[in-house]
Amino acid sequence: MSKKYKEFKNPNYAEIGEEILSFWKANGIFEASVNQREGQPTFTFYEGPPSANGTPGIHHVMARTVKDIFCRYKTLKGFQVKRKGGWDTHGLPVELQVEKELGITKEDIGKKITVEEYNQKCREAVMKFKQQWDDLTEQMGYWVDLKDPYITFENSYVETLWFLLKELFDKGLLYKGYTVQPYSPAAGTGLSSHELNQPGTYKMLKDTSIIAQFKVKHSERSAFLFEETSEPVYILAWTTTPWTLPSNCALAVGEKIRYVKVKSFNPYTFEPISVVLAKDLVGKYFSEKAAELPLSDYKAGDKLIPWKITQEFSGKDLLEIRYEQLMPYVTNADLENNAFRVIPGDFVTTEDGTGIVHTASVFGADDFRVAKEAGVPAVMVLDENGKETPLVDKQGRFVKEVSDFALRFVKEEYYSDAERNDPEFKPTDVLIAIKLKQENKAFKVEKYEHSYPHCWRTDKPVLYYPLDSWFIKTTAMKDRLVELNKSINWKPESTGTGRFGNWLENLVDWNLSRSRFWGTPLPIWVSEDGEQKCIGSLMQLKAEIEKSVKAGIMKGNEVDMNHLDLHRPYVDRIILVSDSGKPMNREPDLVDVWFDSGAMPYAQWGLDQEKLARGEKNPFNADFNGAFPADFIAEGVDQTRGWFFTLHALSVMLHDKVAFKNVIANGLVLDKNGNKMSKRLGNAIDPFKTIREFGPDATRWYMIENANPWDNLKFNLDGVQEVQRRFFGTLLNTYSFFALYANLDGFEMQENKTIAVKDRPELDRWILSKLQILIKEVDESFANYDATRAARAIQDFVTDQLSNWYVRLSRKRFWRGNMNADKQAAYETLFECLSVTAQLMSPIAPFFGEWLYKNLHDAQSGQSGASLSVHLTHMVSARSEWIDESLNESMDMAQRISSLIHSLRKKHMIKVRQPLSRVLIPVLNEKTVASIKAVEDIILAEVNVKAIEYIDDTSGVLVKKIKPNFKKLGAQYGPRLKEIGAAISQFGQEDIKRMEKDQGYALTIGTDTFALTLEDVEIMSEDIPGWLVANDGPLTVALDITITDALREEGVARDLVNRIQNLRKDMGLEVQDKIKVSVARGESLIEAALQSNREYICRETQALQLNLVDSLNDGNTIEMDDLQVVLKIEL
RNA sequence: GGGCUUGUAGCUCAGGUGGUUAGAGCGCUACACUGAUAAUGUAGAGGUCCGUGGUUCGAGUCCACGCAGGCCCA
Repeated sequence: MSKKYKEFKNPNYAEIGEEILSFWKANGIFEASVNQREGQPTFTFYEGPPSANGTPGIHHVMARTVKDIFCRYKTLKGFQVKRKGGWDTHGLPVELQVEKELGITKEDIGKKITVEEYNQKCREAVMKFKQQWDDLTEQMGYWVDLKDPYITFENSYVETLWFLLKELFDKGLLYKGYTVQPYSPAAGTGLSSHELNQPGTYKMLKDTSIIAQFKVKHSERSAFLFEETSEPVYILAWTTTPWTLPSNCALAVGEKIRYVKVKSFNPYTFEPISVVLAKDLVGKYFSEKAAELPLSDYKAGDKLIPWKITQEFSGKDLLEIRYEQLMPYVTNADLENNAFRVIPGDFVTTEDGTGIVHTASVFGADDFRVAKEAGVPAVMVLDENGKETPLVDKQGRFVKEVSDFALRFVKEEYYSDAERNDPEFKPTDVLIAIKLKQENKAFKVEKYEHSYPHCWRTDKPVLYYPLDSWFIKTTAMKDRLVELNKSINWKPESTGTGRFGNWLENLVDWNLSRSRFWGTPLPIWVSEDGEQKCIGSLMQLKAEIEKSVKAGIMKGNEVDMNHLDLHRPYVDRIILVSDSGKPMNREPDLVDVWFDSGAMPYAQWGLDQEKLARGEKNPFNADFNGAFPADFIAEGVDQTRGWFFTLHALSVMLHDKVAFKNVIANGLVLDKNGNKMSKRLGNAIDPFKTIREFGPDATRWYMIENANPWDNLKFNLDGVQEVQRRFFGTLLNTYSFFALYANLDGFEMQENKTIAVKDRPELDRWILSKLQILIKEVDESFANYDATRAARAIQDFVTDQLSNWYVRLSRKRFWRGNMNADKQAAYETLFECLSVTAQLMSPIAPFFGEWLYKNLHDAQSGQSGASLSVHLTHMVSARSEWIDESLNESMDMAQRISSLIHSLRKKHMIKVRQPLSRVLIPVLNEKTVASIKAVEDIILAEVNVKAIEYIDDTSGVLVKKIKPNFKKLGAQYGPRLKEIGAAISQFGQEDIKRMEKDQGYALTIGTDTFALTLEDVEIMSEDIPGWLVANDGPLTVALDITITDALREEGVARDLVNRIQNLRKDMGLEVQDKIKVSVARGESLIEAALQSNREYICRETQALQLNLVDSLNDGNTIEMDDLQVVLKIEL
């Protein structure tokens, strides 16, 4: 005896989730899904480590669903898919959180709290929400190994990072340079962008602004500016930081901006000049009133200075023009050769200034970038150690080489209030302005008020200043990075070619330095005169410490050699000895946290000390082999320049390989209105609540089905609900239907004793054919990392084909009579469909898929060969021999014809229960007839009609329609198509007939004749005169709505059946209960209907007796349209 | 300002290589069905396919320029 299929009255999806979860746990299904594939080909997945110092949000469910789907799919396909989890633990967010908790600022570190204590706090804080993350992982069904995760702060992880850094160092890919960063001379420290974004740092400041005149040198390039010009030509550039003018090294112009040369006079020296500036800005500096004044009338000191535009050109024409250094305090051969020229600047606008930007590469971030791109050297001097330094020192004063202003602070705010209040005091900017005016180098000087960043510590203005930084020379490997990226399969493709590809093309070196406390320390020690040592392992560090102790530099008790923590402050206490015997201190910076995560393919395994000692090339623990590179990774698109880049960069630089072969960059999860979710705005969706309410499957399914993962998702709980109702509800109903009747009939699926598919009815063969097509499509979609297409295909199959067509039309087969071949075929077919659906959906909806699979297979006795879990199965492959294209076409036709007939019934207000005698279907070829005949029974049953009659051409009653085949005609006749199309549309029935008879038509338009063939047009039947017809493309259907007495009686009988069934249901009878029906005499039509359809009524209602009686006292009165009847049902 | 991306019905989305009546689901309205019933069927209303130009016999689809939203960067 078979076991029962579980039946459910009100299933709760969240409970299904919990039930399956405990099943997985109890049986170790996840572990088994990995272990059972031991020895099979591996599929490598890298988990991008989340940071557990914040709570997980709904977007994490999205990202992790994507990851989970493909790991589960590949497992189904027979691969072994290990998924090592990980935690990202270093970085600024952790520091900020700790500072907030302790109520301290960075300033306090080392004062109120030691670095040691601070870092200890960070270590604790970073795992603060680990439990929530673990809960989410479990509840959403994300399978990842959290028992043995990699943790980026662990010594073995950091040690591996050091090893990799040393590799880069040894390859010459790690170097010290500088970047231009916000710097506070008053505080003597650089400021992070985070610090700069603190409220209140930007304040209005009144600065002296100068438009300086840069004198153009004569050359071939500049010759055009001197045609018909004898006076000197100057380029005008504006600055609000005059103190940077001695450091000017280039002028930047917009290549597309229009510029003009204006002939006029200097307002301070009154000398005749010609100046170059953006055309749009001429009005700003030259008075409209003076435009008409003749230049020759000008006298020194005139208020109105005449001017005249003498030339116009684009920025491109100005490029490479050289000019005389404006304030030549410092120069050298390199500068003379490569600086003081016009370069392109993408940031140049004509909003203010002159449309030409003064560039001092060491004092501006944009300046630094464009100067570097154009190969312009910086204006620097050598300090006492022979090191290059800028013209402003770290205190914010000019160096002695800037003789006129030596040791003057560049910003007046750096002077004390007392000094500034001295009536004789003049800010440096003003002194510079005076000097330039005198030298005929200033065109305009004025006060300018603008927003300027201030140091939050000292409240003094910041400078943009070159600060030491360590870099990875990614530019050296740019070509390989670009080249190897082309072999990565990006989803979506555009992120790979566009966002990522373009970024690689415009790569700059990777700035590795971070001035922080909690992170991976830079393992580089430097002596005062620049000797460097990079440490690549704990082993090496210990050896170096011993050396240092021996040399008497370290005492040996500074650090605990047995438990050497590689974080600050411990590593800072280590002072090594250089080859020449000098003490070396560690470079104080930490490395960018992105290095941590980008190195996870190696660092997650840690170093194998023996391999390391032997000097092996990849001395990582053994698991590294076979787990590099990754087959698949997935993260948010915001990781493009983050994790995706660091993974790629390190892999290419260290191994000349890609780090991952396939990648999905998913989009953002927004709220339902398309706004970013944020806790502050209160529009964030709680993932736990969502899962509790709708279950994990509906949540996952919705996210995948609704839009491609790489598009932004407008997350709407109504949508989740819809998915739950429409898809899961329908699937559940279908299963419930199956379980109900299978249990009644004691059906058991016996895989080896099934009815051959070829012997099953059309409907079964059709749905199985559809199922095979579904398998193919789903498999292909998953293989192409397109889960959305897979989900939509499964959903369409379940709701449209399986439920709304197959089950609906098959219902009678299940509920009538005893077990027979047809019934068994129906059960077997539906079982197969449900079972396969369970498997196909399981990567996306792992709980429900499991639940469905188990419900189906748990009822099988013993030897079924079914797995304990759907996640341990191998994915079915499509059986092409079950695919029947012509049957698919037939059924498609059946669905369309049925729909047309329903529509006609509706128009004539004839309900489906009323049988009709026939439909007419015009057919123009035999193939269509055969196609419809194959599914004739299905159509007739569905629409309650007795017969289909096929009207072919020979009847002569068909009215036809002709349509030009635009595609074919367009290709052939091009411009004449319009006329030809119009002419064809004018064809009458005679023309169509003639064309069919002659297999063509000679169409004459004007004097031209076109030989049309039958392929140039589409001919279809449109109407049968005298009938009411409905059309759907080439299909036409006419319905005979004559209702004979017999049909009327049958209709009444059906109504009666329906009412009796309702009564049965109201009485709470079971499906299989037999009844006795008594009907009171009354309407003659009902009596007649009863007599002529007695057998039918009994069969349908499970009635053993059906009696007409004279009167019923305790019967039920029933209305059927305009008829009334009294009847009674007894057991 | 730059790179990428999105824009089709009230909402969420489909619409290979251009082909003349632009589709689906939800929602809305009406009707039907009632042993899958917190289902289901049929019909209806609802579109300047973001705009403007261009290529073409023909553009939702291709090109250019804009507009609006999003992400990343500066």
